Amino acid sequence: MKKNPARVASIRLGLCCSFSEHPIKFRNTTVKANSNMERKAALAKLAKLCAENAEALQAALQFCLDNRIGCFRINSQILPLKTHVDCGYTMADLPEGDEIVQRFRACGDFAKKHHIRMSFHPDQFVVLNSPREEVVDRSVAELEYQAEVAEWVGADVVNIHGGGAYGDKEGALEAFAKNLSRLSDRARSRLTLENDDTTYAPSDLLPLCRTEGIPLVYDVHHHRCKTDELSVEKATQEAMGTWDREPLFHISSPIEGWDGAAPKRHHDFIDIADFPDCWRDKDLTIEVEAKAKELAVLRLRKDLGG
DNA sequence: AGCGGTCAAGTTGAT
DNA sequence: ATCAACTTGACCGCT
Repeated sequence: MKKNPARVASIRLGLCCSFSEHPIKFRNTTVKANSNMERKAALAKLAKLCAENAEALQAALQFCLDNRIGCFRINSQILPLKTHVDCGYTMADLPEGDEIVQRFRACGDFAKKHHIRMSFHPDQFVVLNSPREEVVDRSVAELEYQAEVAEWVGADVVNIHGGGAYGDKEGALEAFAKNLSRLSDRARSRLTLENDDTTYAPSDLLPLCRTEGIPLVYDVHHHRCKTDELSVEKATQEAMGTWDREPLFHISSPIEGWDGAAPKRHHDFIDIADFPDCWRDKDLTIEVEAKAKELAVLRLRKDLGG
């Protein structure tokens, strides 16, 4: 079998959202600035930002290809303010919106050709189990937006956390399961769940993942912050069992070491000692959550022997 | 043209 | 009761 050049052994490393030194930048704007403009001018500006972000994504994928990085996480503001209640828009609202979509589809073609995986990670405001209806509404809208772009570019993962506990974890997870029915197939089929560092450990999520057929994105750093009865090895095995495709996990290292003041916070680089030995011989995508971004990915690959 | 304060959204836990 | 943490750095409005 021909070996995929974007891999070291069986591990595919992933870069998250942005660059430390390499001069690729994604654009964004603010509600305040957008609200101060006439709607037409606001949409023209947003279209420009979206188009530039499509170009930046193409450049990011080229960087990944050139540097044998097998996965890229797309930031949530790739289409700035897309779901905002006042500033939001559809692609049809944007001047030359169709061409912007075509640029993203071209990114997808490139990624497919070169076997580069892509993912999304909607941020903390997406809470599918909130008792507040309007929060769930906005969360669904955000998931649908990111899933739409995911479809254009061929990304197979839109990853979120369990959400709040609200003093009743089991009830909160039931609410999560119930609200899954509000998602389109496009969003539902890409949805994954990740253990977090305060509320939901892997063992909290695994039953839901199995029942609902949601892959578990196992974050070993979060697991070390929010432990359960599972070992890293066991959690790895159980998480792998929830995937019907190549599993995707997260790695990071604590900013000042595990005995430091803030072990939850991320270091610039990955300490190879934090990389589980049991991951080394498996077919996995590992997203590298480290502040030094592409430098951290490249150093980790070197440290792994690539 | 350069500077500094500001930035959509939710929840938790530290102070 | 407030605030940092969640990728922080880019952006904008003011001078």
